[in-house]
Amino acid sequence: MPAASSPPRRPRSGNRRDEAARLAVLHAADDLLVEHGFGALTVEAIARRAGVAKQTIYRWWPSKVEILLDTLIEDSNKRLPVPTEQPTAESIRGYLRGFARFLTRDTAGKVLLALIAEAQRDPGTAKSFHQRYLGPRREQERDMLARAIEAGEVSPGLGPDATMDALVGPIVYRALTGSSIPRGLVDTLVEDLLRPHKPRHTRT
Amino acid sequence: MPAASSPPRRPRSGNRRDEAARLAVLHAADDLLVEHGFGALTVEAIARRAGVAKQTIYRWWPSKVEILLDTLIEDSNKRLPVPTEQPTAESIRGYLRGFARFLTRDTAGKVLLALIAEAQRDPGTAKSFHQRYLGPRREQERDMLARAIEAGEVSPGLGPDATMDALVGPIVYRALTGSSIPRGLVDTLVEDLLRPHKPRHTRT
Amino acid sequence: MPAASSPPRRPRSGNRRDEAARLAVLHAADDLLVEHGFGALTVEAIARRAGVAKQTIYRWWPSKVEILLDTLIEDSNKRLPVPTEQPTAESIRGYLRGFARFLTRDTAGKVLLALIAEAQRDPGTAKSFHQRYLGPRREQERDMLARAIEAGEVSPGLGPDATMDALVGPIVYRALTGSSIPRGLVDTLVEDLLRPHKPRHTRT
Amino acid sequence: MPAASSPPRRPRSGNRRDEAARLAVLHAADDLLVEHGFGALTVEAIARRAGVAKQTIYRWWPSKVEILLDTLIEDSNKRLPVPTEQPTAESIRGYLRGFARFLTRDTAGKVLLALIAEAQRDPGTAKSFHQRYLGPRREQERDMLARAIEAGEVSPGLGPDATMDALVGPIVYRALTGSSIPRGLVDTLVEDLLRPHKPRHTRT
DNA sequence: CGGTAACCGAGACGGTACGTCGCGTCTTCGA
DNA sequence: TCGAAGACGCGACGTACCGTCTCGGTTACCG
Repeated sequence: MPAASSPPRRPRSGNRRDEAARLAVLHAADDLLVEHGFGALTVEAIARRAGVAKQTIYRWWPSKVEILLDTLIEDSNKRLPVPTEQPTAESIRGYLRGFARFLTRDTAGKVLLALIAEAQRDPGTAKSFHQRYLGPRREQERDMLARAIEAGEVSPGLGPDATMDALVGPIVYRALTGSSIPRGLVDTLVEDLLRPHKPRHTRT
Repeated sequence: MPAASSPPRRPRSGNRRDEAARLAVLHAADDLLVEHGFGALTVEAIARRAGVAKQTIYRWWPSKVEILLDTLIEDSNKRLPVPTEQPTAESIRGYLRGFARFLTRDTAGKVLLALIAEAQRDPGTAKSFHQRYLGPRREQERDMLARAIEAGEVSPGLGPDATMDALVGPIVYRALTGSSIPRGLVDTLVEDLLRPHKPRHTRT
Repeated sequence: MPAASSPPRRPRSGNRRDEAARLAVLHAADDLLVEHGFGALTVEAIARRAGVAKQTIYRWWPSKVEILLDTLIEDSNKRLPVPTEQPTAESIRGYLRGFARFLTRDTAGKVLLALIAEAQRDPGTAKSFHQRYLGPRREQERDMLARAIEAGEVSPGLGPDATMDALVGPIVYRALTGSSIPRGLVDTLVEDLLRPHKPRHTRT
Repeated sequence: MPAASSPPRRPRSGNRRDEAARLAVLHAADDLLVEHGFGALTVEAIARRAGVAKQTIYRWWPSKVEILLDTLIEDSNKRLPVPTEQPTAESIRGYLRGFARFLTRDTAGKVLLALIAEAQRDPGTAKSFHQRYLGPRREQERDMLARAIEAGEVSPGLGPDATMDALVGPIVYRALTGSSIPRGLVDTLVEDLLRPHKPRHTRT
């Protein structure tokens, strides 16, 4: 009786894109980044870990950066949504605290930091990162801020982009330099930058 | 006087370290970073450009990161000294404006950004970067801030480190994301974060 | 039919070992050895000459010695077969003359000399050289000798291995020391060592 | 009074060649060859082992081959002199047995094998090896043989060079291929090649 | 008897080759 | 038509020795 035991391989996809392979790649990339750092994140390692051929990766993603962008976009929409209800000073503070937590605790936060870093090395990465992540998200943040101002909840002394950068910058910077982000930092930023009591010089 | 000019080979070093080679390496690294980005910054390219053997680089620097750190430390001490005279709110603003200019205009600024990025990929880089650059510089900045507070020049709502990060973070963040740094941003940061008029909750 | 001729790149191998690359490496190694000597036979030079990546060489051969062994085995089976028909004193003399010609005229002879030499430098080479070349060939030679003795064609005063070494040794030694190999040498060796007319002391 | 102990360094030579250094180099080369094989015999290793600067080696020897030649010439004159008394068949057999022992047991034998090998890689080595070692020694051997013939002690069927090669070749060949050299081999070679009883065809 | 010439140890230097790793492209084969 | 597998050309990695070159210090000879 021949047909003893064939290796228990998962059913291959055939004609259509293999969703299991796609997820395996995304998770493998994520895991490797967290476990061994960006330096060890090679396409070959991802393929090995995901049990997938290198070509399968190159077929669907132009570079490993795009893999990370996929996971980052998915995760940060899911776990760090920009408040869309009528925003208050309080909800903005909440968003920033969430952002701080995201950067320091969530694995997706590492991905964001890695992409900021990678954007410094390669112009292509920078462009893609802006178009697919930073730009859209900033759009939403700008909207949040604009509506809060309109409602009289906050009155920043700077234009919307500069204000967001002034709020987000310190948080990102501490994450990049490996420092923790104390609660008081976020509170004070919000307090000082969103509720000033005297007129300002310029707007940017 | 028989033979006028012998072949103009530069005198080799002999037993001692060759200062000309050291400088050639530092400049080559700098130039390549600015011209082609960190991605193209290979040890072999540096050696080629500097007209130096690869081994000469490895003899003196454990990695290309240390080369960049050498140039960064030298350049930023020279071109962006932390104010040591009795500091005023004004001199702090000047320092931050200088920092913004350094990051966006000076080639050494690119080096700083590249090192921040590289520190995300490799823990060893991160450690060295902190010990040799971030730590010492922060020390000086803390001192500057402390003396300004003591003199009643400024009264930040946060502890010294958090305050510095709140000031520096936005500038770095905009540089990392490729934005320009408007004058008003620095002014407003100084105004809002260093001269608050009411008591704060926490200090960090 | 729009575009006539696309760039004439040779079709790459895909999944299977590239036979063209294998041959290119073997020939390149052979050519370089003959043209510039073993000293100039570096893996990089072979790769360059063969138009092949270094890694392709290391993928299939553990060292350049194994490349040479491959060519040597192939060539000496082809151009210097050990007589397998019922051997006579005459055919043995013919084999030895062929061997002398092989060593001095054939490029593969240079390979053999180079491998004998290299075996002195590195024990690994020595082992491989014995197992893959010297051993099997000696096996055949022993067989040839045994059957000639059995047939009463020759009656050497030594055991088979020692006899073969006594015949082959002078030829190899002259090749190693760069002397020519006169016809009379081979004849006399055969005459004196294979047809002695009185009893001998020992056998080895 | 403190003046503890200055390092007990051996007195340096000053103006004249340092005999101690010369010997240290020769012995270091010999030892390294025997211990780790020719492959590990680098000039740097010799210098290290001999406690000598590299330049001191290059000042006195054009290459490491010449170092080995120095030791080989000295040792083989001392431990394997060519018989100069009126030679007999017996004394020639003794010389060949001594040669076999020299090749397999004496460290200088390894040096000889290494030089034969190295001569295959580099023409310069070959030339030097012939001029300084093989040539002179063969001269003496030829002389030994000629006088033995003249005295009617032996009557080889070949010319002097070919005869010597026929005697020495098998011994060298077995040493090169890592075989032992049985007593019977030497005896039979002498018997068959030096005392033939019928006329020969050619002389070389 | 002081100057100088040749030595020696040490070790930096410009090179070449080593054997390894990952890149992104390619081809084969099976589902 | 896709996916697993994996060979391929390429180029950088960090290391080992090569042979050349000062350097600073030590005699021994010579003027």
